[in-house]
Amino acid sequence: MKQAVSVFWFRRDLRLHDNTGLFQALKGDYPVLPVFIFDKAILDELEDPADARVSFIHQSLLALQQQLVAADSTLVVRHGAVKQVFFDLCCEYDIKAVYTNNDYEPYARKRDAEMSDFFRGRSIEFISVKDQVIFEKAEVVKEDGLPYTIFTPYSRKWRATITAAQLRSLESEKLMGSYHKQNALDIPSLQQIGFSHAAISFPAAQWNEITIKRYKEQRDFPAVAGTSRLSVHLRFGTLSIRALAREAGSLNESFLSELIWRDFYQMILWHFPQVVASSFKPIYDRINWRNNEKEFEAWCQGLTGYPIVDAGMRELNQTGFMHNRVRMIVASFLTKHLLIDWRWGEAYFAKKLLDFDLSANNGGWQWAAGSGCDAAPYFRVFNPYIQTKKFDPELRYIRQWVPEFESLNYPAPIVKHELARERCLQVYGAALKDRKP
DNA sequence: TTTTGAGTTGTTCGA
DNA sequence: GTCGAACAACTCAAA
Repeated sequence: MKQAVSVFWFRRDLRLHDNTGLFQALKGDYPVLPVFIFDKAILDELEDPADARVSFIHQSLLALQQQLVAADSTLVVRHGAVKQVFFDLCCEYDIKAVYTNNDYEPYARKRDAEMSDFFRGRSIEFISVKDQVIFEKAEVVKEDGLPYTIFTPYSRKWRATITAAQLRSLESEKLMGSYHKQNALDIPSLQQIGFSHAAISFPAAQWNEITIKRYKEQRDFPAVAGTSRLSVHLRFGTLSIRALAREAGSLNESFLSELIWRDFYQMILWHFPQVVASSFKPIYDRINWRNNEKEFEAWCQGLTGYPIVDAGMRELNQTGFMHNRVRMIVASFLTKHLLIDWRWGEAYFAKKLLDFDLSANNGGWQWAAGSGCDAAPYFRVFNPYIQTKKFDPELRYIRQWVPEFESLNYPAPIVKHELARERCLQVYGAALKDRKP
């Protein structure tokens, strides 16, 4: 006879501690069977067999498995199409309910809507709850109930709304006995799902208190370890956003602001999913991008002849990470100096960034291109030399990633700054003049 | 309804 | 060398 269970479906919340959906499942009426699915629909889109994100997930699953074995349970890991996997699970278990945490990306919303129908057809309860953000959807909105599109008033309202109770930690450890008892199952190897190990080391899911306290002063210097390096853990949920906001956010206002930006862009993506393909401000889709493929390739490879730009791109290519200040510089350079469509840059970051998150990546690129909500004005063209002088004055970051920058082997600038700036202002100006009333 | 103040991260120019 | 204004208007949010 099949055993009655509740499934907890892990997605981008790969932890047992302070996991809202898991906590609710454990408090429910049936033993909880933890499940993770390597979704073929997502994996098939990845080009690199050594994609570091898959390695990161795999490593996190092994850690989860260990913790679950300590609770006399296991982690069921499958590889396939989501609906097929649940179809199979229904043959193996008497599934009474499926719990999961909300995912706000367009693909996930569509998938979950389809799965909701599938579960309803089988009289399986489907419970999806908020976990990966602090405030979602319509929780922080204007007086008239409409979503904010400007960060500053949004953040004011966010801060006015937050209470300690909302950040309280859910102690799922106390519910260890509520897991479905089962002998440990094997997790498929990376090779079995068509991938190989990435030669990248991952940052720890722990922050340095001193770094957070000095965040405001040190965050802009790429040669300094002045940022938290926690983005990948927020991306895959190996760290609780509530715990981070409660403990680290209280140490530094500007660090908390960054977490509010995260909620902000997730909220924007929820309300305005068209930003995935289009400019938030439609008139910016009139820009006559040059889209020179050779120049794009030089930018990707870190061969533009601008050391700070090339350093950033090489850091990205070699580590799957780029310092935030440098992300802005390379994005400004691609869109404004080279006049290449922000979507090209966004797609490249999506391929390379270990911490890639659709909402933040799209928001950041549209900000840099000037097309986004609350974006930089288009005449704000970063000068790579001034940025270097301000934020890498001893050239330590540049030397680390572009050691040959002073040698004859280093390429000449792909375009002269002054010329590129003039060209940018002219092209943007042409696109934006004669605005419709 | 109307009005007012403001808007992540910058650069350049001229006094 | 330093400082303030201009860059370009527009739209948002709130009073």
